[in-house]
Amino acid sequence: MDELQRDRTITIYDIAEEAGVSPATVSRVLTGNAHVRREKRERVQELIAKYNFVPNALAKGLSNTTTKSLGIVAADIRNPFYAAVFMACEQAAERLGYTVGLFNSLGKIENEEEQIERFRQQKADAIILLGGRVDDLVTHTAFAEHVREICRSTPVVVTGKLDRTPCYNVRIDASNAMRQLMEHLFELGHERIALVGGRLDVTSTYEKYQTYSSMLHARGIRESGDYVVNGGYDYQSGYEGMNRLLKLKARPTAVVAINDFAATGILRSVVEHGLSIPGDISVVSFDNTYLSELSIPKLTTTDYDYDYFGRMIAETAIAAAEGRDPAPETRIETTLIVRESSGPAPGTGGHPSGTARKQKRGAITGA
Amino acid sequence: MDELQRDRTITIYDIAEEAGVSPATVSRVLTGNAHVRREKRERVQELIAKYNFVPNALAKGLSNTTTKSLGIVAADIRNPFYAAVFMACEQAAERLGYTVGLFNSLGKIENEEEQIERFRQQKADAIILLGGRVDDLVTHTAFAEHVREICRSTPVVVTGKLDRTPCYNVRIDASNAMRQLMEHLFELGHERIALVGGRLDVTSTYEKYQTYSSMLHARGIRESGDYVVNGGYDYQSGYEGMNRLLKLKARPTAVVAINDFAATGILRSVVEHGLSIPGDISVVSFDNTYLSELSIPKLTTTDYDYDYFGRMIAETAIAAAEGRDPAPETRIETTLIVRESSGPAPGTGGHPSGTARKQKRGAITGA
DNA sequence: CGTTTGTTTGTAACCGGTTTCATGATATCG
DNA sequence: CGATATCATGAAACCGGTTACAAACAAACG
Repeated sequence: MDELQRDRTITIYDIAEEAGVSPATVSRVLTGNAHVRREKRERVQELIAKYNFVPNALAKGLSNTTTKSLGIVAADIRNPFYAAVFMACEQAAERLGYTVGLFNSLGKIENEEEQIERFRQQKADAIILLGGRVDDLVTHTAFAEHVREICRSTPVVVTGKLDRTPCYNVRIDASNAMRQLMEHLFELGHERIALVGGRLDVTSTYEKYQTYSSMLHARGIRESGDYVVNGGYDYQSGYEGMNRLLKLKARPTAVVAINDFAATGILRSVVEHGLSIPGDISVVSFDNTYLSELSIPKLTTTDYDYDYFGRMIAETAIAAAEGRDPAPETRIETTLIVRESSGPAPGTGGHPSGTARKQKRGAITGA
Repeated sequence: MDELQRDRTITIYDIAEEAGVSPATVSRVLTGNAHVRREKRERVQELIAKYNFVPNALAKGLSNTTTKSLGIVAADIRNPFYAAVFMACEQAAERLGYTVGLFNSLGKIENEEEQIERFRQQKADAIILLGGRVDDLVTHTAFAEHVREICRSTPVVVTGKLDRTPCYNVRIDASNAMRQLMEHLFELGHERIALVGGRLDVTSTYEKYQTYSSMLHARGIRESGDYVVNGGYDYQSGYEGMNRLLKLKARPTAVVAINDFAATGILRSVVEHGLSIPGDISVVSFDNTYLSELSIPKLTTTDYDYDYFGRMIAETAIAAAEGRDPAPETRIETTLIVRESSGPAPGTGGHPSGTARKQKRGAITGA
């Protein structure tokens, strides 16, 4: 780093002076929303190119009321689900001429509040909350209060459900996703179906559980408390949850994982117990992140059209920011993707049962 | 959304008026870098709390020369490697009082340039390029030229190698990482070692290849062109590359994947060929993303201390932004993490060879 | 040719902070 | 007690854009 000397920033005043026009005229050329005599316009444009001039977005934002930027607070961008949503969201925003700021809250509520505050200072035109505390059913009163406060100055879009706040809402139809998985399992003859991972105080998880429960009932299957193993949303939760399930006398023949992460933990547990998937146990999950393609066997899971999801979030935020009046609630449809991790329940149909049955390519077996 | 009515933004002038002081005094209270009589200070602070006032960061940035923000352009945040680096980087920046903006270039050079331009407009105090085109050995002349241009106004930190530009550089010691993997494989008795994935025009990949090559030579092992299968950095590349390798008469006993993603593709290919890992083939890779813990078997890989990595990037950027003069180049050390995917070369040592040997828990076998 | 309409342009105010400068009030010191 | 240093504060300029307003000018019309 020899010459740390940075260039002096150049402004419309510099351009104006050299072009022999007023700053207002340069501004008119930049925004393009007023007439400027062709000759002058071209002179200005030449100078802009010559000096590689870029208008100062701060000044612009200060003068206009809008910054064309969105603030996004994500729970954890390392989670491929959020990464995919964020990405789609960012790309959509970008197409609409908006930039995004990102902050990872790591699920800590102080972080979320602090960062929301930051975005407010930065005059983000809207704020987007991806997962995190907004998802809590029993919303911290203080947090909801804070969000409500923010809403008074800036539109807020959440992917969870934040009751009693004027937030816009774009979310997965979790209930329907669960329905699809359950129907799939029913068709394969499963009745002993477990649910692994997730906390019931998170809205989407609660919705999933509700549907799980009611569908079992509708089929006349007794719901066993042992089969619902709550926990977190990570590998470890899946792994430990499944270990617990495999200690049961009547172990389940199918497991619904709360997400792909948990599913991979479940896979691990099953393999370590010397069982086969889907020969002995079927595993299905939510989200269709790339984990479901990478794991062995590939996971049966529910997909969401992330591009659409992200686009709806961004468009809702931007519409609200621009004073148009977007739908307060948008539900994202889900699609069942059947891969290798689900198969007929052992002992049903014409298949040789259990580990002995012919395996699909890529099915895995314990040692 | 009943009452879309947003609050009027309140300013230091409002505060000043109600407190019966001048705006300058309010500003002094805010910045805290000048004396204000205690009585007035408290009055102002009360009002700030009362109105939930936050200073407008745009005005602040316009007035100061700094915005306390960093612009980060990542190749693809969905890649867990970048996600981890970004995250660490963001957290470190946050601790130092900086915010980050993020943009995914998807490796497209136009996107990168456009976004860099955006950050320049937004007066980001520094710009960080994570992967992407900066990694190209044969740097596009036009792109380098553009970056050089940016450097004239804003510090730029890159994780690749961008020759002939005044960029700061923080990167993995790829060469050493490869050395560790190779030594590990040598110790296990492997000689027929393949390299799968990656493009040689990417600096880090080139460095890895160089080390691979020279270490084989040093051991007196003839390097076979068949064993170097370049491609991309994803699952597919690993899968296809491995399929190709398994068609060889003398197939390798160990494979070095260019990253964890590629490794999972390799795993898949091996399993589909009915071979066992590490019984028949050892697989090792780079990055130690969570994929290496999730996959079955768990991957032997090289770790980087992401927190440190991210911190160095952020600190370098911020130091440069603040006119201190950080080291122009920082290398991140690597650590070998041995897990389940690597084992003794078949036919060596006292182990029963090949698929017949006793397998570790969690080792996988094809059908 | 006077009037009307429409185009061009510059001046100046404004967005919301920070900071220099000048001034007045206090405190410290020989 | 007067001189000097320190504290406290407001007025005003500045950061770099946008835009309302007014004025100058040209073209079109009857």
